[in-house]
Amino acid sequence: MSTAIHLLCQYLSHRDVITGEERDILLSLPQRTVLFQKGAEIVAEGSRPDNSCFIYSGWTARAVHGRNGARQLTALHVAGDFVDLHALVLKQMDHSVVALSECVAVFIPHESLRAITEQAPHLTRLLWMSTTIDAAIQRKMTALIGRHTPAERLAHLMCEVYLRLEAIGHIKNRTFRFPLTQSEIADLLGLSLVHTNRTIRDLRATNWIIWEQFDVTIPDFAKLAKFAGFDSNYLNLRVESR
Amino acid sequence: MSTAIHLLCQYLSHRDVITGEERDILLSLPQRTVLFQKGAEIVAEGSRPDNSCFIYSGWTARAVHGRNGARQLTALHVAGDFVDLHALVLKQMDHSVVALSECVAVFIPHESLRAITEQAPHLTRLLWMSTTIDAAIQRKMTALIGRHTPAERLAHLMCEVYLRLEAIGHIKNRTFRFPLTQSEIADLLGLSLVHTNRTIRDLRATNWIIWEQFDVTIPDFAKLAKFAGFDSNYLNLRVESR
DNA sequence: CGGCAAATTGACACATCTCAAAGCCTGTGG
DNA sequence: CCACAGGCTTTGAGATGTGTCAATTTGCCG
Repeated sequence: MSTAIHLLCQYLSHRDVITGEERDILLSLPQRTVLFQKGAEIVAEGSRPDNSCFIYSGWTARAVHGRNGARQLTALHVAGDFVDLHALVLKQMDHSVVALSECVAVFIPHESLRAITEQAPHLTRLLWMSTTIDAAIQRKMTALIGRHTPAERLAHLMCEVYLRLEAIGHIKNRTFRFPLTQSEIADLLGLSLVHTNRTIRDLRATNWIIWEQFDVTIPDFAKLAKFAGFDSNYLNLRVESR
Repeated sequence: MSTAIHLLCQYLSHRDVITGEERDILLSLPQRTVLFQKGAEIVAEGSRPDNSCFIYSGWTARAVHGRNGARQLTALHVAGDFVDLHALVLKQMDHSVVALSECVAVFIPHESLRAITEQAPHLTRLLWMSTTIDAAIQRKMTALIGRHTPAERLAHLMCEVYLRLEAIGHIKNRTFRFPLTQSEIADLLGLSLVHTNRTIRDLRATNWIIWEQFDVTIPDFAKLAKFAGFDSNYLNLRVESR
């Protein structure tokens, strides 16, 4: 019944062929499933985890806190993302992971992951890849916040989320559920709450995007992507030999 | 005479113990050394490298270009940094790497690096670590640009550069050479050239930092670090079992 | 129905960008 | 040795973007 692990397999399968043997290794991984309430801290900044977790359901983000109480969400994660896999080699967390909605996380002991690095080189490279894809997304985030207008940042984010959700089958009828508050979106885009609100209003007015409550529809992805300057390359949603 | 590889060993040795055997593996790696002029493109966006390179000397940065001609430098790299190691598992470059000064890069075939992943698990984890440290620095960059004042960004950058250079013995008498133009610093910090100039002027006025031409002195690191909110944790400059 | 969090709007202050010009270094050629 | 060109730095002034503060509205849940 480890359907949880299947999500991980799905993530990897979108990027490379995984063998039956590799699938078996993943399926036999010891796992501990934990439910978190919205707002809960899944992994604490400064901690030294001996597990890494991937998201089974719900929304999470990496959070860094400034001195003035401001916080920056440096990355957004959805089901199937191996959120703090880097802790396997980094040891200490330099940021926290928080639940933006009720969510289920699956914890895998580092011991078992290290065993994979000892015995399954190709699978190791795929796990490595998963952390470098996160890094690529992070790079994009840096460039967005540094050199793009608020509207472009937001539009770009929505394009990215759309494709990432599509990969896990969470898009129905060009529509997805996006349960973040505007305050959280502000922390993600490096904007103030008020300006985020106005940016959303403006983006709505363009009709590139329909956004009612927590349901977002992108009627014409190409149009929104063009406006946002979005190129999906960096998501590495392509099967390659890695 | 592969002193180049010793730089790489040094980078890793700052983070974990590497065995003689591992050192031998690294020393026996085939390598191609290339000299680049200031401004040259070392790795092109969109390319599919079959080599990855680390910097032997000089300064490089990852660059992303916007439509309007604006560019964002998403990361800065110094001697010993394995700049595009992630291409081993990511295949296609989502950004370019450019030379900010004359510099020497050492290219290692992916074939050989993949062999390491097949035969040397611990070394593999260390290479993996190198990419995740880059990611940690990238996260910090995102938070800086998103939620910190220009002066804090600049001060933080100088603290980071100081420690990274110290690790490779490039700090003499609390002083280091920092040959970036203000225009490049602007692209790195997500600021305009003019505002960067004023920010540098303000930071100079504090005397936390002495900056003449391309020589920077930090007389009291703790003071500057306090101002910048700098915590070196994320650089992972600590020997651990990984 | 009341209470609370989130969304929305207005007004204003201030940070940052853009445009434009001047000054300063460095290397080069006469 | 000087003059000049070109890139980089510095400064000013004004336009614009974005943040802050404060109040109102909306929607949800008990």
